[in-house]
Amino acid sequence: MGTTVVGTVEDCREMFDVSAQTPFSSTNQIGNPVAYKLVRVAGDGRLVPATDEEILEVNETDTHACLTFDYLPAQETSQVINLGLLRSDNVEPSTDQVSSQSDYGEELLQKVEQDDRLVMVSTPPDANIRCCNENNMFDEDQVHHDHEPLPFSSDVQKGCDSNTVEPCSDAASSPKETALPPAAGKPDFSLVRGEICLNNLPIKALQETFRATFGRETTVKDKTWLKRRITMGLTKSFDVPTTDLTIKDNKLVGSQHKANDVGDDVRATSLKEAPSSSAEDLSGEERAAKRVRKPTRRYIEELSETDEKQITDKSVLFPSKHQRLSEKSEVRSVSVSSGKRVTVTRVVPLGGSEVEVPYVSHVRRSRPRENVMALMECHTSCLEAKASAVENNLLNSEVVSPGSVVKSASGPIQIEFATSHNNNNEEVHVLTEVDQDMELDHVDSSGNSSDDYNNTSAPTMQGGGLRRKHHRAWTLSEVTTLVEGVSKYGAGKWSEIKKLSFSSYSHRTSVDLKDKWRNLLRASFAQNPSNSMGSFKKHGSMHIPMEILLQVRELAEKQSLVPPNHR
DNA sequence: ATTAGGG
DNA sequence: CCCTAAT
Repeated sequence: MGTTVVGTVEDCREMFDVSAQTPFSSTNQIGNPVAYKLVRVAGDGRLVPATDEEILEVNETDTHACLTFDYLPAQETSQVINLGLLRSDNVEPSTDQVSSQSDYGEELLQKVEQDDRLVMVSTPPDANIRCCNENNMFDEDQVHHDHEPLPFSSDVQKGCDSNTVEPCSDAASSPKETALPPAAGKPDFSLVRGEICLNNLPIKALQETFRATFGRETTVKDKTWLKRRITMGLTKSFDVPTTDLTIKDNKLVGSQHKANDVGDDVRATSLKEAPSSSAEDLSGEERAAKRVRKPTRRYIEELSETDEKQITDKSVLFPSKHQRLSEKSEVRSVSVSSGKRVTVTRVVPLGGSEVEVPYVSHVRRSRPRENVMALMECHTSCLEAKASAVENNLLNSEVVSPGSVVKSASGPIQIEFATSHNNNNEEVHVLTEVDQDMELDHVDSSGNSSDDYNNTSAPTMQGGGLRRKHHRAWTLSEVTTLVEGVSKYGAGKWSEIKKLSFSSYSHRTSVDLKDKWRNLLRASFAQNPSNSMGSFKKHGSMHIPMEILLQVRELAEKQSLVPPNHR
């Protein structure tokens, strides 16, 4: 079933080359951890995120990295290709690289639809991926800068300078439009130079500036935050006032605060304030800030799922690789410091919400979601994260003490392929911020042909119980499908129904089906649903058409009366 | 691995 | 929706 490949690579480029031809045969020697992103290339040439089966595993050993591809060819075939290869430098985990890679992957994913076959996409050797190494640290675009606009530490820069990763595979080329914003392309650093007064700029302009400053796009719409980030980036200071943001020559002007040296804990705090920010944004910079932060971080459930942790012992590797990794946990990047002190940092797709867990092994409940696209899920998680700014704040303050059991490891997060329909804020980056409701409606209306991925995150996790990781409203099409399924296979045959009728709905487990059916049943037998309910029931959930309810009732009666006695 | 139920 | 017990 699954093909597992374990290999080590010598160099990024080499890796690419190798993967291009013999993806799985790579058994080179390398001391660098590499992260692969699995995708499959659909028949139409588009890329689809790897499914659970198509798992990517990054394994590390003391001296070298082992890549483990564990995927199941599923129904079709396949070759798996790596979308992005991340290599981390000795010292610092290059977040930059990571994020860009991620972005790239995301984009590709965005354009994808359904699966066809797995293919391993290799990145052209000369792709802009900088495989860390002293010399080519800067790109032409960036070279002319006297000063580093980036808050990154120099070694980080050296270590990995990632920019745009252009897909070379045909698959990559196919996408109708480059949903990818020109972000990665060539940032207009001109903006960075000279004096900048951020105070009265519109959000859009701020985002532009952000891009110019950090070389990548941001989805954050919060003015204050943007200003702050930009300022921090330009001044290399983390102690930035929220007002008076005028920057000249990378110095903060007119503010009471002087640009302090890279603070320590301050940064963490400020960064976390990102509004509905995407972890993504944080990720880059946060990591850039390079620092061994304390276990302080916002813990998002998604994260917990995608467990990542910091290990300070070379001998310590990835304990339970298979499980977690197989799940949604996408290892976007793994970095290992070569020297004595080995720090493994996993960058979670969450976009930068890089979380370091002292040591909490999340016992992931094994809930097999046979769905597709683990990547997408990540994406979604991002969305969710954004969706709840408040939540984030809360989370920020929350500290997970080692040993404490985080009871959140559960639901996988799903994502919806959102075709960015908005040039404004919506981007196709890792942290695409999308109006979920809109998105949903959109998708739903389009029909059930494609998955309706609704995902709504409204966990109220202050009360103490962070429940309900995600709640996706059932769409009408799903309901009808369910009813159909029940009529065909009978209530209780959920796995069957799941398999046969819900193949297109990647989420919705058999349990979900069962639950939904139960609810439908209740609804169908409730008297006069429309009347009594309407008055005080939150109109949150859709009103199920009477017709369907009647159908449900019929089926229920029919089935209850005729147990499979004779057969 | 699936189901049924409770929460 | 999540979790668990029982199959």
